[in-house]
Amino acid sequence: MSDTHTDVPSVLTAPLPIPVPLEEHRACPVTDVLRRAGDRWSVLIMILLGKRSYRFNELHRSIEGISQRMLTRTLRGLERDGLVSRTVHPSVPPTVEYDLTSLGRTFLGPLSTLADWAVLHDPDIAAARERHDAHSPH
Amino acid sequence: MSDTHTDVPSVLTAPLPIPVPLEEHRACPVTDVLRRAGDRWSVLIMILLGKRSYRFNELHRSIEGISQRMLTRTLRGLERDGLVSRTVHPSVPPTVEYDLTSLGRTFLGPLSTLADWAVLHDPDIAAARERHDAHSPH
DNA sequence: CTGCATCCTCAAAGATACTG
DNA sequence: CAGTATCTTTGAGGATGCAG
Repeated sequence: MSDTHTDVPSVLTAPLPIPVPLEEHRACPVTDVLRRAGDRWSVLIMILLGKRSYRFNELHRSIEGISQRMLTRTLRGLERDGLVSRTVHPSVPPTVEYDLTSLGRTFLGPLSTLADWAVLHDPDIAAARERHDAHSPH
Repeated sequence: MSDTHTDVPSVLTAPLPIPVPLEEHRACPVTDVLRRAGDRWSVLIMILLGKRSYRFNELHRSIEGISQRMLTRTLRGLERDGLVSRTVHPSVPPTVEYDLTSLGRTFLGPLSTLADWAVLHDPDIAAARERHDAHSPH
């Protein structure tokens, strides 16, 4: 009923210097996080690790279509950003356990908000695309 | 105080078929939205259009470093997804007005949630990166 | 003023094979 | 088991020129 005027105080509503300077959006924390979440595997991996911890090959088997290389690279990226922890158990053969860090777990909330929006409005987006593609000369 | 157990019912907490099938994440609405928001210009443009409507060259002047090509492409993408509207005023020379659609405005909420998280935890991420890069053999 | 067409560069992503 | 190394492909993004 009252969604004609959503007044959410946020960094997004803060005033911006116009023109927006290059450095303002070249190294923007928001874009930074969105680019990580926007890659092909990070979110899926974080969803799995949100349920329990996984070993490397266990993740590999759990995600159809991911290559070893991309799994490694994505895990390294998430680990570098402090979202995922990597624990080596010195056994023979070695086993490596991946988990969400506490920082990683705090990310699941905002991510859920966005994910729910995406699923809820997916039909709208699909419809808009069909309309647009129908009118475009292709 | 009570953030040790965040129980948010969401699509992210729903059970997943393991292994996650290819089609499940190849055309996933969530990834889809994240990839759009994760590109270099979409969010910035939506933030500007969230404040008021803009004409093409006005946007071009307002965002330092964006090329005409990328501005056009990004606007087309947002328009195709139904997030931004494009209105041509048949004057001489023609002026084109860009606005957020109502769908686009509903997106600002979830986006803000994520943006606020990003800004809040930016120091944590930066610290994690420094730690990681220091220990990595480069 | 508002674009589209063309050409170019570069990094992300994928395929495949090999290793401690 | 848990990766690394190498090669190839794809697409995002940028520079420039032309057009309605």
